[in-house]
Amino acid sequence: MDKFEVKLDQAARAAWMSYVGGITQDEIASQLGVSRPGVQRLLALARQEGLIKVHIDHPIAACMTLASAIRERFGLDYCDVVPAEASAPEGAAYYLAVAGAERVARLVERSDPLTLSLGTGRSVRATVESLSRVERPQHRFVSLVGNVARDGSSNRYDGVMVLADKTGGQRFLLPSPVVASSVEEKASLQQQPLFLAITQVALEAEAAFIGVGRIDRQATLFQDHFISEDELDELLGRHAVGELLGWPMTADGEVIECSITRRVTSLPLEMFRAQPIVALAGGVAKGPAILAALRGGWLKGLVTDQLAARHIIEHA
Amino acid sequence: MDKFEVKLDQAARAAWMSYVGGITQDEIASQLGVSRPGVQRLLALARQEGLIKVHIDHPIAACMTLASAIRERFGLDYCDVVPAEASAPEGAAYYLAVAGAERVARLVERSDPLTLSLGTGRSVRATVESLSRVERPQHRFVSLVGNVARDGSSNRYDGVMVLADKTGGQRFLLPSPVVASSVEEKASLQQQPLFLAITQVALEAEAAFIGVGRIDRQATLFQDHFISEDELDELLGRHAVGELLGWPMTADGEVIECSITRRVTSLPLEMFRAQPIVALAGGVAKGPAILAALRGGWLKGLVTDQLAARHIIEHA
DNA sequence: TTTGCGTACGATCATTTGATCGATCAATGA
DNA sequence: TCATTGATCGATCAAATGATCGTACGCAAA
Repeated sequence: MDKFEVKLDQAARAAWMSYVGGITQDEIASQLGVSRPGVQRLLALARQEGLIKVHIDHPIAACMTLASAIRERFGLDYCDVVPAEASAPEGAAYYLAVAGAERVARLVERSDPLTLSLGTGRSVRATVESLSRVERPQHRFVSLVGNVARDGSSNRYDGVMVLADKTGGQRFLLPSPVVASSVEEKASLQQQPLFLAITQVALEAEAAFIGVGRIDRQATLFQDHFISEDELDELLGRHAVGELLGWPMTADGEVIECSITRRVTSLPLEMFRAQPIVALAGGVAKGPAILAALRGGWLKGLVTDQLAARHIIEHA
Repeated sequence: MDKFEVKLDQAARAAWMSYVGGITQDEIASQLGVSRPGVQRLLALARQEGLIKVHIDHPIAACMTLASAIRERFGLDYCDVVPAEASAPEGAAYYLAVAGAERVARLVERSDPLTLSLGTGRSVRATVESLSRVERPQHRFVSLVGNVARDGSSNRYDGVMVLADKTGGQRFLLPSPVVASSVEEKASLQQQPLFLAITQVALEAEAAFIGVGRIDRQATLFQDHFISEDELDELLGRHAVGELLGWPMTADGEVIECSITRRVTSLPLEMFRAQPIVALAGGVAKGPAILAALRGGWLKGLVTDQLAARHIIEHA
C-alpha cells in the first residue's frame, strides 16, 4: 500500500466522519490523531478525488441538474427548469408560469424605472397572469410582436396589457399583424411614427421575455392564419424548426431568408443581441425550437420544463 | 401545493446549489431572492427532512458504517473496522494489526508513565509487532495471561516481551499456564509473591489489549493442550462460544462456572470492569466470540475486520 | 556529509456557516 | 376589535471551515 493510498484512506475516513457522522473537524482531528488543519486538508483531498457523492432526494434535484447543464452548455445567465412529473396536479405549464413570474417579478418589483419588452405566446401570457399586483407607474412595457390578429382582433396571447394593468405602468403596443400580407404593407407599417417610437422604446429595454414558437401544423403562425399552408410547407422545406417573435429559424438557429420573413413586422432579432432575451417555453414538442434558439445564441435566459430540458441536453 | 411543499421545494433547491453546485450561502441567497440566514434555514430544513444523501465512494466507508453501528449498539469508546476485501493483498490480519498498533501507539508514545496490560493471541502479537520503536523506559507492561505453555515453553503469542523490547519499558509476566492442571496447582500459584505483585500492577493498568478466543477444535486452549478433548466437549455442552483471557463464556457473555474455569489462572474478568478492555480480533469465525464479549459488556473498545463486524451487526 | 528542493504541517487570518435574540407579522380566539 | 400566541425574519455574535504563509522535515543528488 503506497503513501497515496494511505493518505486517501485517511481522507475517506475523515470524509465519512464529517459528512456521514456529522462531527466537526476538531473532533475528527482528535479521533484521527492529526491537527484540525490536517483534517481540513484531508477533506479537501476527498472532495478533489471525488470520494464524496451527494444526492438530493427530491424531484427538484433532477431539474436543477438539467438547468445547470443547459446554463453551462449555452453560456446563459440563468436557466430555470420546472418539474414535469405526473405528480404535479396543475401541470408543468402552471409551474412554468410561476417560475417565469418569479423572474419577471425580480425586475418589476424594484423601484427604479424599468423598460421591459414582451413577446407573445401562451407561456408569456400565463407568466404575466401569475404575477402579483404591484404599483409601479414608472415602468414601461413594450410589445415586440404586433398585437393584431389577421382578422383585426387583438392578439389573444398578448401580455403587455395584463402586465401594464397589474402595475399601472405605461404600455406600448405594435398595432400590426406579426406577418404583413405583403412586403409593401410591412414597409408602410414600419414608416409610421408610432411604429418608430415603439421601436425606440424597445431598444431601451433592459430585458425581453418571449415565447418560442414551433413550425408545424400546430404552430401559432399557422393556426392564427398569419401564414398559409403553402407557406408552412415552404418553411418546412427550408428546414425551419422554430420561430422567435415570428422569425423562423433552422436547427442551427439561423434566421431563414424567404418571402415570408421579408413580411415579418417584428423588430429584427439582430437588434436585440445586446439585450438579455429570456425564453419562456416548455414541453417536449418545443424542444427542437428552444434548442435552435439556444444554438443561434439568441437567448440569455431560459425558463422551461423538464421534458424540454431533457430534449435539449440529449440533442445538444 | 401547500406551504410546506413550497418550502421544501425551496429547501431542495438551496441544498442542490450548496452541495452539488458548491456555491456559498450568500450566492444562493441572491439567486433565490432570500437573505443569507434564510438560506441557512433552508439548508437546515433540507438536512432535517433527510433530503441530502451522502455516499463516500471508498471501501473504508462501509467499514466506518459498521464501526459506528457497533460502537453505538454496545456503548463502546471506539470501534475500528478494517477492510477485509480480496483487493487487500496483505490480508485483513495485517490491517487489523496496523489498526491495533495505531491504538496502542497513542498510549505508548506519550511521555507520562503508563501501565498497560496485554492478553495473548495472534492478533495481540501481530499488533505489537506492527508498532514502531519508541524509547519509553518509564512505561510498564503486564501480561494478563500466563506466558507458559503446557510443556513449559514460553507462550508463542505473548506480546509483552516484544512491546517491552520496543520501548525499553518494564515487563511483568505471569509465570504460569493459562489453565492449571488442578485447582490445587492454581491455588498454589496464586499465593506466590510474584503472582500477587503482578496482579497489583495489572490492577493499575490504564487499559488492556486482549485477544478473543474461540471454543471449537481450532481453539488455542485446545490446540495448545490447555484443555483436553473431553473438556472441550464439556465447554461446548455448556454452550460456550468464546473466551477472554481463558475465561469461557456463553453467547450472552456470561462466564461459565465449571471444573475448567476453576483452574483458569488468569485474573478474573470482574477485576477489570473499571478498566477499558480493548479486543483485537477479526475473521468471521471469531464473530460469535466477539459478540459474546460485547454482550457481556466486557469491552470498551474493539479493533476488528469487516467480516467479523458484519456478523456482529447481523446477529446483534 | 551537506545542500537544495519539494512537501507537509501548524499558526494565523479571512470567510462562511450555525445559532440566538428581538422585532414583526399573521392567525386565532375572546 | 383587541389581545395572545406562534411563526418568520434580519441583525448579530459565535463557531467552524477555508486558505495563506512561514517553518521544518524528508528525500535525493552532489
